[in-house]
This record gives sequence, C-alpha cells and structure tokens, in this order.
Amino acid sequence: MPRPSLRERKKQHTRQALIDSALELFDARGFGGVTLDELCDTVDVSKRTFFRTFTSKEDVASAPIQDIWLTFLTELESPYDTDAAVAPPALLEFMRDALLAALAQVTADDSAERRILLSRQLAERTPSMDAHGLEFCARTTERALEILHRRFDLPDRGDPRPRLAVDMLVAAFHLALAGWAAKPTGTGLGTLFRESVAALPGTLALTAAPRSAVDESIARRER
Amino acid sequence: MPRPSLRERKKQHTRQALIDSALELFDARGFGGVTLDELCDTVDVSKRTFFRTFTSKEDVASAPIQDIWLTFLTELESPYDTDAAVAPPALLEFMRDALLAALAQVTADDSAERRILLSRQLAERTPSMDAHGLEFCARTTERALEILHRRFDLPDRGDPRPRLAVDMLVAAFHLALAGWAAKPTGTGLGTLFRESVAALPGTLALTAAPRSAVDESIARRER
DNA sequence: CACCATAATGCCACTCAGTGGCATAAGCCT
DNA sequence: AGGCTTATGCCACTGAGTGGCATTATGGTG
Repeated sequence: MPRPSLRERKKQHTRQALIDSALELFDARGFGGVTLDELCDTVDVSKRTFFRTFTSKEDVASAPIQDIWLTFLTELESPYDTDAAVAPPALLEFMRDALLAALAQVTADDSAERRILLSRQLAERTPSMDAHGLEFCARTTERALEILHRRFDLPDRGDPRPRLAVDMLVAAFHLALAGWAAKPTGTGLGTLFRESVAALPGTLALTAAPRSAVDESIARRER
Repeated sequence: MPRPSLRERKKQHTRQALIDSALELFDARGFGGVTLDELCDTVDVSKRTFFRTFTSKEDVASAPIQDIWLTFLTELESPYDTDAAVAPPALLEFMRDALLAALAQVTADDSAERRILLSRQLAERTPSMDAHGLEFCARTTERALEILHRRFDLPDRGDPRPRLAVDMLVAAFHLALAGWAAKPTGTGLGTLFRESVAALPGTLALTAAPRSAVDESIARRER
C-alpha cells in the first residue's frame, strides 16, 4: 500500500483533529453546549472546511462508530477461502466474524477504544446524534445486503431472511455496544458481541409468563 | 370514554391539519422544498405553535408511523386474559399480536393508510426523516421493554434476549413497511408483517454458499 | 527551479430551523 | 359575567448548513 500523498495526509490529519476535539468538547460540555464555530476555532479550520469533511455536527461525533461499519463492509468484500471450508458457512456467523475482524482492525489504533466509548456515550444522551447514527447504520446494512447478494448465492430478493439476518447482527452489536459503554472496564466489546449473537437463537423460544397484578406493582417499585 | 373538551379537540384538529398539509406539501415538492413558515401559513398557525405540537420538521411528517408505535405501547399494557391461555405465550408472538392490534386500531381511520404510506415514502427519500423515525423507534422499544419487564416474569436485566426479541419485532415490521410502501396495492401491511415475523426462525439457519468470481460479476451486472 | 493546472481552503453573505420572552386571546369554571 | 388558566401569536435572536468566489497550497511538467 503506497503512502498517500501529502495532501491526503493533511486531510486525514484535520479530520482526526476535528473528531478528537469534538469528542472532548462535547463530552465536557454536552453536544448542544458547543457551537461549530467554537470547534472550528480550536482546530483552526473554517466552518466551510468542516462541512467538506463531515455532513453535520452529529456526523463528526459519530465518526468513530461509523468507521467500524465501513470497515465491516470492506471485510465483507475480502476474499473467502473456499477450499478451507468444509461446508458453506451460516450467514450470521460469517457476518459475525466479519464484524469481529473489523473491530480488531479498527481498534488497532490505541486511542480508538476511547473514541468509540465517548462517541457511544454521547449518542446515548443526545437524541439527534443517536438518530444520525441509526440512519447511517440503516444505509450501511443496505450496502451490506448488496455485497452479500453479489458474493453469495442467497435466496432471491423478496425473501425476507437475508435482510432480517443483517438486522439481527446489528441488533446484537448495538446491544453489545450499550453494555460495553455502561461498563467499559468489564468484558471487552468483542466478547460481549459474541455473547449477544450467541443469544439470538434463544430469543425465539422466550416465553412470557404473566405476573399477577400484585406482582406488577412490586416490579414497578423495583425500578 | 368522555368526549374531550373543546380545547383538546381544537388542538387535535390543528395537529391533524399540520400533519396532512405537511404530507401533501412534502410529497409534492420534497421535504427540503417546503419551509416551515410556508407550512404554518397554509394551516394558519404560528411557527411557535407548530413547535408546541411537534419537536421538529421531521417530527410532523413522521407522526403517522409514530402513532402506530404509541398505540403498540398501549396494547402492551392492555390486560392479558390469563384464564383463556393454556400456557404462557411466546414473547415474540405476544408482541406480534399487540402490534397487529395496534395496526388495526390505527387504520380504523380511513385516511390513515394513505398517511402512513406518504410518511414512509417520504422517509425513504429523506435521510433526516428516516433518522428521526429510527430514533423514535429506539426510544419506543426502550419503553416497550420496561412494560414487558413489569408485566411478565422475564429473565433478569442483563439477559440479552428480551431486548433482542423486541429488536427482531421492529426489524420484521420495518421490512414489512418497506415492502408495503413499494407496492401498496398488493398484500396488506398486516399480512406482510405476519410473514416477516414467520420468517424470523429461518434466518438463523440461512447458509451462504460462496459464488465463484465469474458468478460474482454476473450477479453484479444483474443489478 | 519555475510554471501552470488543479484541488483544497477561507471568507462572506444568506436561508431557515428552532428557542425564549412576553403580550394577547380563547376556553374553562363557578 | 367574572376572573383564572391555558394556548396562541409576535418578535427578536442563535446557530446549523449552503452557495459563490477569491486565495492559497499541492502535484506534475519542462
């Protein structure tokens, strides 16, 4: 991989600077407590340049997590060793491994974990950020589906299952992310994600034993 | 149920007028092609009043679909006939039926289907609307989980399965909604949704047979 | 090294979504 | 009909996001 041009390196540098400053500022004073002008001042960049790098204020703070999904897409494209496999892999497991690989690749950078953490925690208390992240995620799953249909002999469009599979993967990842963000020093994100995926089959069988009215009010109080 | 006060009825009337005008205007000229001032003028309402009824421009156009979810929540609260049931119901089926009931209730109004259709189609070509809808959906699933934990003897918090179940339901509904919006004269939304839920178990078993490189390029061309 | 072509940046003015504050009007209650 | 409460309208203001154009930095070429 040839070293990118000076121009490109500079662009990546300001991009990273914007992300880092944004995360720190938003974390300290809240997403709404920092104006774009302020952010641009601290990075010494004009607002116009900001909007050539990111699509919105939400976008810059969501970048760390979006990077995971973009890497996931490239992982889906990476060649699959047909000879090594005995049988065609389960779709969900294939995607799980691709996402785990993406995770490993992204977190190769030391500060990546902290950035992901800050990004997620911010999203949790900033509706517009959460919204932006979810929408990006939806667009990404769309692209993931396209790739999968091209690379694998999946059932025809119209069959709901491939899409549902991708959505399940996303649900498992979001769950893991939330759990990890709540206790970042506990179990690693990758492990949590594995566990979430492993829990998917069992969810279908879950039964719901109704409580009595009395028990309900107890459950309410335990909140 | 007593008839609401005149005040309340007026409020609901302007609310509905705002929704309808918004859907028509946005549908005709695109979400970005209509300013709030314009919308407020056609409904003869001040912008200030608009923001007392809706939280954002996206919000008014997303209202029809949000109403479905809000009704879903009240359905989850509705009493469950313990005597009639032989065994505790599967959680997913219980939620499926609650959502179907909500759907039936919401579409009791004649023009509701058209509103839902316009809202969905707009969301599909308006990222910020889609984002807003997804975020609302995420908040709603949170509330749904709370209700379920209160009403049913579900596994402890920390168990990923209840949340995954709700997310599966949401995925199935979104899939149905997309399919229905693409061909609103075909199968009904409720039926599509049933089918999507029924497809959930089969997604776990899906296998992905890799294509050869040649087949890949064919699949690419078929796009 | 000097040169031009090209691409990135900065600056300025502008639109429009969204908010706070306060005066006014409309529904409510006895 | 009276005051009381609650919704509405109006106005000024902040800040996100965009278009246009001048300026500067980079890449490639003789």
